[in-house]
Amino acid sequence: MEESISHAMEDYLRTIYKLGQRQDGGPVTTSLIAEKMDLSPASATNMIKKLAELNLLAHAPYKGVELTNSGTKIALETIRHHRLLELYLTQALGYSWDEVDAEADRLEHAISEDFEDRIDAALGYPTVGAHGESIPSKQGNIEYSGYRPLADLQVGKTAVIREVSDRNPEMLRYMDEMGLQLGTDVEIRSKEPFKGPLQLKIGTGRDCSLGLEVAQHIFVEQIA
Amino acid sequence: MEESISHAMEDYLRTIYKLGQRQDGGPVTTSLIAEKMDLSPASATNMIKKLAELNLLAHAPYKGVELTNSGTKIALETIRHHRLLELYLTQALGYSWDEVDAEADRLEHAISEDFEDRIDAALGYPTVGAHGESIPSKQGNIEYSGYRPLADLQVGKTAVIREVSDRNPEMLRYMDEMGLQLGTDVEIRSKEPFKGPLQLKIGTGRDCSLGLEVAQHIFVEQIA
DNA sequence: GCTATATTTTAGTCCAGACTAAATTAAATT
DNA sequence: AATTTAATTTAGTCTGGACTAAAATATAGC
Repeated sequence: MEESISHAMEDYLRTIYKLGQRQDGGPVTTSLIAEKMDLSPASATNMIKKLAELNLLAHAPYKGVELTNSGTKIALETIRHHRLLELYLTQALGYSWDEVDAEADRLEHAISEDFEDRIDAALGYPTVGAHGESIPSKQGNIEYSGYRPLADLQVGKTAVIREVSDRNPEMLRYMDEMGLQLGTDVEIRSKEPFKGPLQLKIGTGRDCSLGLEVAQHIFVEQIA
Repeated sequence: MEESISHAMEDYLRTIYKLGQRQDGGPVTTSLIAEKMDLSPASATNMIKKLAELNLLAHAPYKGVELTNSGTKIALETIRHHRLLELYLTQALGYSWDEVDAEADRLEHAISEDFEDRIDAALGYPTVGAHGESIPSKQGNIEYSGYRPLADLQVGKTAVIREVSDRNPEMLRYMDEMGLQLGTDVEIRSKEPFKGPLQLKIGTGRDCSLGLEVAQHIFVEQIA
C-alpha cells in the first residue's frame, strides 16, 4: 500500500488541477506545469512519471496529463487546506488579501487534519474563500461558481465582482487601490480594441480604465 | 555570507540548547542528541560537523558540543516560534496542552516573521507559554524562571506548579487527570525511598501518589 | 597498565527532488 | 516531403539529510 504522498507531490497535483480548470480547456502540458511552478520542464517530467506510477494522473507522453479520481481528490484536499488557511489568515489575523497566498503556501503542508477542522469550525464552516473561490468540502466536492471574467462582459452591462485570482499580490494590491473588491458593482462603459483597456464605472462612483490582463483575473456575476 | 539555516539545523540547535539547559549540567553528547531526536548517532555526528562548520557550535570530538552565540540565537528564535505557536493553539483554537507540541513542531518551520508578529500581538505579547515556560523575546533574551522540580521539594513544604515539560503528551494528559495544572498548589506529604513515589496533597483537595518520573517534569515555586 | 565495553566518528549508501545537457518527438513552414 | 523550431523526455549530476557497518577513541574494572 503506497500511501505516501510528499509535499512536492501535493503541490504538483494542486497546480495540475488548477491548470485543468482553465477557461480555454487546453491540455495540461509539462511546460505549463513547469512554468507555473517555476521549475525546469525536466523536473516536471520527472515528477509526472512518479505521479503516473502512483495512478494519480494519466500521462500521454508529449501530449499532457490528466488527473485520475484519486489524484483529483488529493488536489482538492490540498486546495481546501490552502483556502481555509487563506480565509483564516484574513479573518483571524488581519492579513490583507494580497498577503495570504504566500503564507498559506508555506503553512498548508504543515497542518494536521485536526488543525484544519479547528479553523474550519472557527470560521463557521465557510464555503467561500478570501478571494471568492469556492472551498472544496472535506469530502472533496467543489461547487462550480460559473462566474465569468470581467473582460468577457458586454459593453453596457453591470455586474458584481465575485471572485479574483489569488496568485499575484501586486495585482491584488492594485485592485484594492482601484476600489475593486468582492461585492463591488462594475459597469462596462466601453472596451478599447486591440486588447485595449476597459472603461469602467466602479460602484456608484468613479470611472476608471482597467487593463485587459487585470480584467481577465476578475470574475463577475452579471446583474439582470 | 552563509545565511542558509535549514529546518533540520534549526531542530538540532533547539534540541542542543534544551539539552544544555538540563539540571545536571553534563555535556551535550552526540548520543544524547540522537536519542532525543530519535536519530542514529551517526546522523547526529554528521549534522554536528555541519553546524560546527557554520560556527553555530563548538565540537570537542568524543566529548560533546556547545552552542556559540550565533547558534544560541537561532535556537532561541526557534524556541520562541514554538512557544508562541503552542500558546496560540491553546488560546485561539482551543487545543489542550498535550496536543500543542506536535502541532507546533510541524508549523514552526513554516511560519514567516510576519505571522510570528501577528500571533504575538493577538496574544498580547506574552512572556509565558502554554506549559509555563518563558518565551524568549524577539531580540533573543530569555528569562530564567529558577523553578525547581517538584521531585526536589522537601517533605512538608507547599508549592505552586509553574511549569511542566511539554514533550510527553501522555504525561501531560495524566497530569490533567490528576488535577495537576499550572497554578495548582501541592504539598509533599512524604517521599518513598528507592526512587519511590511522592505522596501529595493537591490543591485543597485530594491526596495522591505521584511517580518520581512525573515529579521530575513538574517545576514549582515554593510558598514561603 | 591492560582489556572489555560503550560511545563516537568515518566511510559509504540511499532517497527525494531539484538541475543541465543531450536526445527525441511533434508541429509548423516551405 | 523535408526542414526548422519548439516541446518533451532521457540521462546523468548534485544536495541535504537520513541510514548501516566498520573503525577509532574513551572509560571502567581488574
